[in-house]
Amino acid sequence: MYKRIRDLREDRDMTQTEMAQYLGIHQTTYSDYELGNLNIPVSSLVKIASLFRTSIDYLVGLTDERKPYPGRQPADFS
Amino acid sequence: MYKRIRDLREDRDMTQTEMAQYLGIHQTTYSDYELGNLNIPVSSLVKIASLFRTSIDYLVGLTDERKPYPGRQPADFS
DNA sequence: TGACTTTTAAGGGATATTCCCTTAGAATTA
DNA sequence: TAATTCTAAGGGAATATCCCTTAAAAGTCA
Repeated sequence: MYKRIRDLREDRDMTQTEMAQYLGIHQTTYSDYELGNLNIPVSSLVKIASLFRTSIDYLVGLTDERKPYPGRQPADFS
Repeated sequence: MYKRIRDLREDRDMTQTEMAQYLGIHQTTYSDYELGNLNIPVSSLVKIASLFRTSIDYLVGLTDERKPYPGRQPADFS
């Protein structure tokens, strides 16, 4: 049960269908993600973390810190 | 290709077999994880992040910050 | 309240993926 | 070089994924 993801989605008043469209999957598949019936692939977790501006660690409950990590620094070619 | 994970493993002089045992999977499965031939399940990412005391976000390359988020007890691998 | 709409969850099945096995290849060491 | 260790490839049974249809739950409003 990915309660964190569900709560974030509901806080933004998004439906499962909207989330599914964002991820390019079917609503029922997304529902199974939230319910824990299916493993969420990392690729989807990355998108969800980006959408909600948080970290994967927060999404999966490893931390209570909601802020994302600092983003990767672009390479400096100067 | 999960270069981050491979680098962390090699920094600790661990073999794929040791990693696989830690995760409870076969060496060839772990190899496919590192190579990107198979999707790493979140459950394994959690264990790997704990082992190396970093974040999933770092493992998958979302951030260059190697420290884990607060709120996690560092695992003692002994 | 009841009818209607919207949203979420369940059941089922074709397909794709996972995982381990065996074994080959690469790297390391004596 | 030979022996050992480590990593990767090929193959297949078992499993999981994903979508479809549809049921159920939740929300809306006359």
